[in-house]
Amino acid sequence: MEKELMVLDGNSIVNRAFYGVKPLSTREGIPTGAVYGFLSILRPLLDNYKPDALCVAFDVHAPTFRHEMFEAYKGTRKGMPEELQTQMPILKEMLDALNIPRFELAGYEADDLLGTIAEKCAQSGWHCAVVTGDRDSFQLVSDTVRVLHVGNKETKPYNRERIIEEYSLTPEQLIDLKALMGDSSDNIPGVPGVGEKTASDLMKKYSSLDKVYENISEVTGKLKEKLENGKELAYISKKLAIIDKNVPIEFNPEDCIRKVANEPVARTLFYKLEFAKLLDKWLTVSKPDAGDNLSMFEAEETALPDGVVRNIKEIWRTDFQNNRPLTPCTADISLSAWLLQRPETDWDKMQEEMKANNLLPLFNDIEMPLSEVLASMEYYGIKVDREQLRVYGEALDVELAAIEKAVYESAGEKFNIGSPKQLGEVLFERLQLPHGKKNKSGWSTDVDTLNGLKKLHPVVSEVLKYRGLSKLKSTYVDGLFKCMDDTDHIHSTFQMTTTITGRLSSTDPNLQNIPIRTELGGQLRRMFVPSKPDWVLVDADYSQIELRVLAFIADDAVMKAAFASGEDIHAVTASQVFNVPQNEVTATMRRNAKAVNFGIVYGISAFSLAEDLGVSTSEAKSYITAYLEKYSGVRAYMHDIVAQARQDGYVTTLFGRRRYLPELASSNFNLRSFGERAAMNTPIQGSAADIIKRAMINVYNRIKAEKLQARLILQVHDELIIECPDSEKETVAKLVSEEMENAYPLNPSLVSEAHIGANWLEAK
DNA sequence: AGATTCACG
DNA sequence: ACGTACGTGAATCTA
Repeated sequence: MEKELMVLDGNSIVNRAFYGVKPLSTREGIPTGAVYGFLSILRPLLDNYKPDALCVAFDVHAPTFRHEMFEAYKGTRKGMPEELQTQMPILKEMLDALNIPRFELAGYEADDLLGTIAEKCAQSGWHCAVVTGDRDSFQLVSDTVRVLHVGNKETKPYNRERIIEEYSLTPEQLIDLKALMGDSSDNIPGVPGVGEKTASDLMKKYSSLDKVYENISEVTGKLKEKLENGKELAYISKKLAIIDKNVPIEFNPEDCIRKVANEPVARTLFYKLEFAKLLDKWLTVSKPDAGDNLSMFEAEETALPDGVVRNIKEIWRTDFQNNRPLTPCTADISLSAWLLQRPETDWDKMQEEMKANNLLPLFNDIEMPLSEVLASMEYYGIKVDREQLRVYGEALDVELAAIEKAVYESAGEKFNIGSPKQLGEVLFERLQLPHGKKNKSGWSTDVDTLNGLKKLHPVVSEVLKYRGLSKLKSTYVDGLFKCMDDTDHIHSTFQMTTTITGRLSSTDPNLQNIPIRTELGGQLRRMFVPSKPDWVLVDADYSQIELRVLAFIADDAVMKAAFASGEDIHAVTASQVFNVPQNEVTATMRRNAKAVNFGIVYGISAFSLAEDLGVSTSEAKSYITAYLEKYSGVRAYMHDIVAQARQDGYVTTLFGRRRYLPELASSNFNLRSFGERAAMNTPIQGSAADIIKRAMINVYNRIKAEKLQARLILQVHDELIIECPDSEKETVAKLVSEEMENAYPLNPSLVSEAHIGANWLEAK
């Protein structure tokens, strides 16, 4: 086996690191995020690829030979932000301490160093792995050189075959491709008017830049003109695009064979930067001596009892993973900062401020305990039936191919259906269909617009079908596959600090927007199954929680009575608004009343309600007026809450969560109106979020107290999903409904209903 | 990187 | 007279 040297494109990786991680700094305020991110990217690379040798190449800020050749080269590139610039010397110090050799040379770019290093490796009989975040280095790939491309989510290895698979071109051909298409980020001009698609087609057909021009007589029309005019630029571009493999440096891969770190120096630096968590992963001796200052560890996310901790949920999740007791912790600075809606600072300060703002109960009784609940939910994850999902995805593909064909036939030409721009051209120019709304880039082609055009041309329905199916395939089928682990589980991350109303959000993947509204989309929920045989899913959701919260905080007697009657709330509303007895409410009346109910919660306008219902603005206005006549408590609430918000500058939820509303003071009408709607909506949406969070904590604790095997695995705003052994299902269904209903003594009371099933769809 | 579109509550 | 409902996240195209 040949030995392999790993060389990092230092600037590219540090950039990824800087923009990829949250800004981090020591307690003294030295920014460290980029260095932290760099080490976090490098560690798994070393563990996964186990290179025999390692080094890093850096750009040096000086004009390169490319600038001399072409003035505009890299003209569009902005300099490094100061926050990053100050970290470069620290990063280099860190590399030196870790005994990782680094190379830099004025007048050459990192790419050229990478090329030269790769070349020298080849000459010495070594393999080389080039680690970079941009795709410029793909031309270096050969039988002995591979590129590890660091993306936002994963690092992908590219060998020759992979390049050919992705580009249908060899690594060498990528140079000519770039010569034709140019590269806006490097200001390589390319042939004006030739983009990626055309350049790629030309390369596939003629195989090289020279051949394109040799056979220029075969090319016709505008393209020929563009190529002829752009010939000189194409050849200049080629020279700019070629990576120099003969940079004058002394380099021998043997000199980069991995060495252990300079332990004392590195350790001091880790302490200085407060990288407590990384210490373990980089140095062999990690226990601090008795004389060490333990407080150095506090700023970072390490698990010390009650230190100032950031993102305790992550620590607890790893505690669950490692099957060890949870790290003691009673405070988390990221949560405090979020509740206070300002940047993280000294902890003690935030504690005091939370106290002053009456946020401590929210913090201590809801957010902190919830961190543990979410950590466990993330740890367990939810199981997906891989085989069923595959079959479903294949069916979508078959259908998509057929629809694609139908669209082309019906439209009379091939085009990219996924491109709103091209679709707009086909519909509104070639087919002369009437256009509706405009957006920033042209005429809108969204569902509402297309629905209006369905009757005018058969292609429209086909396009709508195509859109629907490709969404299911790419976002859900492909998206879920990407997130499945080797036991077919998906572990979403529940973000605690991203929303302004207090809701959770879910990422990587988002499990809070799995389709349900269409039949076909809803089938996806069949793929979500219990993790063990003889287990079931229990799904419980609140009935109309937001309207109930509204009735409560507005203290509206009529709406409370409506809920108390146990009747269908939308039907009751219809009877109120349209002034008919309940048994005379028609389906249309109910539908309209339902839309008004929703609209009220959002801070309604007659115009939008009209849009939604397809009635005139004046008709919509009459609904709203009638509604507010009947529900006079709601009317008073909407008025008072805006006045209060204007006075205080913020609104609060049931549990004192705040949203500041500077928009209310704006002189801009739109912004101010937005502020008013937010003032009306936030206490409703936010209080509902507070309530279900309490329910989650109580469900979690009761499951523990009753020693059940059941576990909470998902939350979708007004819905909780639990998995449990079949033998526990009745107990769990009762438990979860009870805890949801008792989470807060609301009037009208909270109602939750639980269902049991073999998958998510059945349990709904 | 920003815009567009669309999935959910 | 203004411009048009609250809160999210992901994939894709365009520049």
